Parts: sequence; structure tokens; C-alpha cells
Amino acid sequence: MKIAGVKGMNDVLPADVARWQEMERVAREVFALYGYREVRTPAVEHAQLFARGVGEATDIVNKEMYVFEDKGEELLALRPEGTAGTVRAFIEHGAYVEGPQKWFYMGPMFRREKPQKGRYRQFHQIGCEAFGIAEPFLDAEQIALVADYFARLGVGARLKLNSVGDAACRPAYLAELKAYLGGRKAELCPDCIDRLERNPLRVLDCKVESCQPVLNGAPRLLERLCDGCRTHFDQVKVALDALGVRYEVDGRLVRGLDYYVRTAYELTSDALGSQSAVAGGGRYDRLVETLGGPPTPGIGFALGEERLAMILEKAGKAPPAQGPAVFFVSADAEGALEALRRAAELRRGGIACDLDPRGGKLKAQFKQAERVGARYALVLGGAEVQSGQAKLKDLSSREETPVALAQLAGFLASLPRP
RNA sequence: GUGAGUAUAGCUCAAUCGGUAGAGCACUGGACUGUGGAUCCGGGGGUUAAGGGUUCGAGCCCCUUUACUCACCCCA
Repeated sequence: MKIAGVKGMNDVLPADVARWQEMERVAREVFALYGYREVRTPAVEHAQLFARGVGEATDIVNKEMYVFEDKGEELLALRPEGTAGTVRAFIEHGAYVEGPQKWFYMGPMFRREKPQKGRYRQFHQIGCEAFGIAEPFLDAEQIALVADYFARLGVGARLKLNSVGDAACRPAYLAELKAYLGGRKAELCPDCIDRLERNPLRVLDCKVESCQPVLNGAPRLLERLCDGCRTHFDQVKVALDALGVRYEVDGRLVRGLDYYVRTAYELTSDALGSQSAVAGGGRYDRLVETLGGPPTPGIGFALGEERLAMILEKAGKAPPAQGPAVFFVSADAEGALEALRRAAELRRGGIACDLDPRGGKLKAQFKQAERVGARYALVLGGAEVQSGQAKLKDLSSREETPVALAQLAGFLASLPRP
């Protein structure tokens, strides 16, 4: 019986892996420029960590999380997001005693949702977390980092910015919002009536046409921020302007997780279909404390690698080619043995090369050379072995260059990679 | 969890009214015995998702199941 992969968990085949390596390599490069260092935490944590950190009432925790009993001893969970585990590690290892820290991670996350375009049960996130700095310039710097990253990859995305307030101003606003929406319940769609109780901020995000008149008249959080949040938000914008980062303020932008305060931001692309967010983040000044650490402000974001890969593909960005430099073509038994020796020599010298151990017709070997993406082909037979001379064929231009076998490694090393 | 759609070769898809399952790509052989991509000719590939029903006859119609896709909820 044939066993298929698990629903919502996908293979990335070799042909597509180059794109993933590119995304991750550029991330490491750009993040290093901003002083972020990589942290690697387990994919499995105590379920309690997410219940407390992400929020008991969120969909992510109460209906989408993979939870299991480990041999009846403890309740564990596959991580549904990266921040909670990173904060746990930050606290557990006492990293806060060394002052502000900027960390990043990348890896698989798990949510048991119904899969659709850009949404999978195992998906991959790259995320940054900065701890210990409450100042708004940090927010702007991190947003600039994301913008830089996208620019380096050559993809366009819209940056939306908002402030979701904090404990000083959000409760009063929520009460006002609920009162307003409650009074006009009759004009709202069924989903919104449901959201009114569970997550009133989400109502503002509703796309249903009939809800729009109500939403347009709703009280705006941005106009009711406390002084602290107001100043913080203004300073983030000042800093972003100074950094030349383009953004649009979207008063309806909401974060789904409980821990966010003040700055919230999101990058979206219309290349994605319904799940348009490719990255989302915000400030979480109380989270470290909530998880048992000392009061430590923080801000972070996560981006979805599957979604980013979709944007890159749709934009027609070709992943970098990664074939061997040389493919040895053997014309006879003597040449085949020589090819084996020369390939070993090149590989010792750090030059990627390949050959077809089956030998066979030259035509088939040349096709193989092309298929694996080799830059050059080199035919070896008794004649070449005798003379010590061979012809290096450029597979794209079809030009042949005479080269002494003894000088092959040096010759290839001196060529610039295209 | 809810709703809709789809399922035919490795991939993308045809198949008229219910009447012998096909093409392109890919793979492979030859034209071309030491030089790949073009062209031409040939070859292998199928339980038409699975199971049941109607019918002389089902890829096509009906039922059940499964899988996938998209959307809602929610989210990266």
C-alpha cells in the first residue's frame, strides 16, 4: 500500500530547494548586518508555554495546536509559532543579564488548520526578536530590517503600520468599541457578531460589504491612544521617515496573538491570494514577564517562507543555479577510469564535478551533463589519456578550449563563476 | 469546524450523444559508432482515485468513501 505524505505537510523537492536556501542565506546576511544572532530552539515545548504566552483564548492555541501526552507524563505541543519558545529560552538561560539581545530563528511551525493556498499544517517561519529595549527607534530599525530583506530578495510588498495601544489605553477603547458595535449589532454580519465577544478588534478587519458603514463610523484607537503610546507611535514614524522606509498607517491592522502592544506591522502582497500577509510583527512589552522572566520589553516579527517563496516564484525570480562546474564524459573504458580519477582530484580541490558511472553513449552523457546543470563538459578517452590534453567544452556557448589535464584544476579555479 | 470545486500516463490536459482511453512535455531508442539543446521516426508507460449501482455497453450517469484544491473562520 502506498503511503502518502501527511495532509498539509509538504515536500520541498531538490528543484525548489535552491529558492529556500536563497531565502535563508539572505536572511542570515541581512540580519547579521543589524546585529541579530541565530538561536535554535526545539520544535516541541510544554503546551502550557503557548497557553500562557500566545493566549488561552486564541484559535492558535485552543483549536489549532498539536498537543500530545508524552507517555502519559506531560502535555507537550508542536510549536505553533516561534516567539514563545524563543522567549522561554531567553529567560531560561538568563540572557537578560547581559543587556539587550537581538535574536533570530528559522524553522518549521505546526498548526492543525484546514490547508489552503499559502496555509499549511507544517509551515516555516523566519523570525526576529529583540529584547530589552523599549525605545521606538528599535521598532523602526526592525521594520527597516524587514524592508531591507525584501529589497535584497527583489520582492515588493506593502508595509502596513498601526498601534494597538497598551494596558493604559486599550481596555477603555475596547469598552467603547464594544458599546458602539453592540448598539449597531443589527447591521453586522454573523461573523462580526461572533467576533464582537471574542475579539472586538477583529471586527474592524471585516471585509464584508454590509459591515463597512458601521465600521467607518466606529471609534478609532489611533485617536484614543494614551500619551505614552501616542508618543511612541509618532517616534516610530519619525524614525521610519528618517530611514527612508515607506509605510502606510492602517488603523484597522490587528494582530491575532494576545501579547502584542503598541507597534503592530504587517507586510502584504497581492501575489498570495486570500492569505495576503507574508510577514507580521509587533511589540510585546509584557510577554517576558508573563512567562516568568524579569520585566523586559520586546518586539519581533515572523515571516512565512512558503508565502515568500510563492511571491518569488510569481515574480519570476529564478533561484540561483547550482550545477557542477564540470561533467566528465567518458568515450571508452580508459577514459572512464581517468574521469573517475580527475573527478576525485577536482573534488579534493573544492571544485564540484560529476560524471555518469554508467558510461554509455556520448549523446546520453552530454544530455546528462546538461540536465544536472554543468557549466562545462570534458570528454575523456584513450587519446586524451595518452596525450594529457583534452578539450573543455562550455555547454552554453559550445566553445571548446584546449586544456592540459594536469592543469585542469588550476584552470577551473581561475575562472569566475557566472 | 463550515462551504464549493476537482480527481484520466511521472507532469499539464483532451476524449462529441454513454460505444475500442489519446496528445504535448518528460523518459528512452534510432536517423547521427568521439560531442548535448533543433528536426524527423519509433518505444515503454493507465485497475480513468477506490468501492458499489444503472445499462447490451460507463472515463462520462447515480450513490458511498477517500484525497486534493480554493474559500470562510483564523493566521505567517
